Amino acid sequence: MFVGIDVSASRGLDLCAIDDRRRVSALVKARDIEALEPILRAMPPEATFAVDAPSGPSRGPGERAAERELRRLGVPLYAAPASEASAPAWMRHGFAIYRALDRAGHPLFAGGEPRPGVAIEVYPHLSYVALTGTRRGAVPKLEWTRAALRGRVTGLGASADQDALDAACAALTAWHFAAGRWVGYGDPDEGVIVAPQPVRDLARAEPAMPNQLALPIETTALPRRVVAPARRTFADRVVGIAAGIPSGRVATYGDVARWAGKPAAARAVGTILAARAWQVPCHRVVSVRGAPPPFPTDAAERLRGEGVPLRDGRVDLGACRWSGPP
DNA sequence: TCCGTGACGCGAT
DNA sequence: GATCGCGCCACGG
Repeated sequence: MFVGIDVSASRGLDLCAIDDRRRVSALVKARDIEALEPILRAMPPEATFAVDAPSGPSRGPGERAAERELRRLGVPLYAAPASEASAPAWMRHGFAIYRALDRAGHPLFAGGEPRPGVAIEVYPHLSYVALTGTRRGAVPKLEWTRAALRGRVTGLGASADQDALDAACAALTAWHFAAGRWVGYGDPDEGVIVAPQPVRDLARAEPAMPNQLALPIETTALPRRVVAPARRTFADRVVGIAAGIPSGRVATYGDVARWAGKPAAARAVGTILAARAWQVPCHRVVSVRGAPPPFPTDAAERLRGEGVPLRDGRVDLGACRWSGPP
């Protein structure tokens, strides 16, 4: 039995249990942890639990290693604060669930050999990406997640809402964990985030596919961890994307950062382009306000020559913003 | 390893 | 709108 729990402060707790053939055997909404605890106690001792919430506060001053690793992989997520008191309500509910699970004989997995009956921390969004090898893109979330679970979990029913799907995704991640097809991110001392083994094509999907997790994934000894990207760096991807901007179109620094897998790295895109200006038509990367870059100094002329309309020295983003790599 | 530095972006004023 | 403050993040010394 594999049990996923989705945590929300306002919408309650969703629990989904699947059997070893990944069929849904229970789908429960619990108002609060008091309502959930008897259900947890009724589960078999060998059941594996997966909870969509941090297992505890961060130990150090900054974010946890797991959050740092995933952010570097372009999968940003909630950051557990340094103390429980400063955590948002849904996180405190999550902490309480781990404690309830521990009381029920399901301790938190903290590295080492996986064994039945433990609780693991999961992040459904990461699991969806790992399972499908794609990012959501413009697809509505409900549709994307339902498609990701189709064929992988049966018996969900068409009426399952987003919270139920996320609980099912957590349960599926627990199934992968028990089957040995999983990766872990982070430091066992402060919490490991478990995800299904990413599909093999992820590393090959590079470069510049905005809907791909375009980073190499590799598993090693326990706890299985992602190792540093070995092939293409962020800077390489930025250059590849910038080089692909068609004549007559522009992209913003933020666009390029997003397509390169790091939505918050717009500033770094500027740094990278400045250093490699000779490699790419970097005059086609402009600020979100439409301002052309300072170099080359004739960027505005070049853009005009390519048919990009400029007004008051700024390009009309609405007219010529590139929609991204195919 | 650590720290300062930007061709950024966003929300507040 | 314009400007400012602050968070962001890859790089290089």
